[in-house]
Amino acid sequence: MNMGISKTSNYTARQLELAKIAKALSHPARIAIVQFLLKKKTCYCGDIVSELPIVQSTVSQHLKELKAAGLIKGTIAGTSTCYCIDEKNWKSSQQLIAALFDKIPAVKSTCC
Amino acid sequence: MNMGISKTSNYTARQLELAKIAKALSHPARIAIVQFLLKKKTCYCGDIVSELPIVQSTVSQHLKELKAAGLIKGTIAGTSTCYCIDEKNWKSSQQLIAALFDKIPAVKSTCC
DNA sequence: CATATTCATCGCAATATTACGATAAATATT
DNA sequence: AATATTTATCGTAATATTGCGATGAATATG
Repeated sequence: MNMGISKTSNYTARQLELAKIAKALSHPARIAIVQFLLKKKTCYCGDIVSELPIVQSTVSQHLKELKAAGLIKGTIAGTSTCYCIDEKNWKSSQQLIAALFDKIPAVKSTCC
Repeated sequence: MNMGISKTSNYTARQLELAKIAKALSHPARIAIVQFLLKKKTCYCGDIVSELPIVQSTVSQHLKELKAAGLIKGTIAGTSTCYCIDEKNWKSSQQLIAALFDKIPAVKSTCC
């Protein structure tokens, strides 16, 4: 049907950005990857592969998505690629998300 | 192929929970919905429908997903349903996410 | 130069997501 | 009781995601 109509313009830039970040983190493998990168500071794709229960090509795909969302960076180093958290974007993402979650109402809801 | 193997057990409960929250927020419509609920405190499905560029059945589906993830609650009130943020789960989600984002390394990465 | 290593990409299959319209279910209104 | 209102669910179509193996591309090593 017409499911594919991405009504992108109907949402604010902030909403789209938040959804993009959330989507990047919406798979446990990608959560595991960023946690690993946060712990290790930098590492190669192979290090992640040996850490996760999925094969190399799938890990590479997940890395691509995290990179597309801006959460991580990758630089080629010889035959391998060194990945790390994109600290600048990580911080701005942190703030965007924090701003959303901070808006919890002081007043209790009347119905639920 | 064998794509559907959900290797759930290979990830920690925390990783799975984080991914679940992120997934619930991975669509701009659902971001818009929670923002609306945060602002309005409580409201009916119809209020959300008239706020968003999508039809009622789709909004209902998004609400179902947010509810399944535990981020919102809904109570039936006559013919309509009153939705609101699940404050308890909202706060615990906030903490889980904050804990992830707080782990930004003090040391700069050497490669990227 | 030949081979090895490492990662990205392609091709494909299975499943999930998203959207809509139609309809059901439940309560409210006349 | 009949009709209206409101939301949930069903059915279906289009597209996206996830996974794997195979292969390509690039640099490193022998």
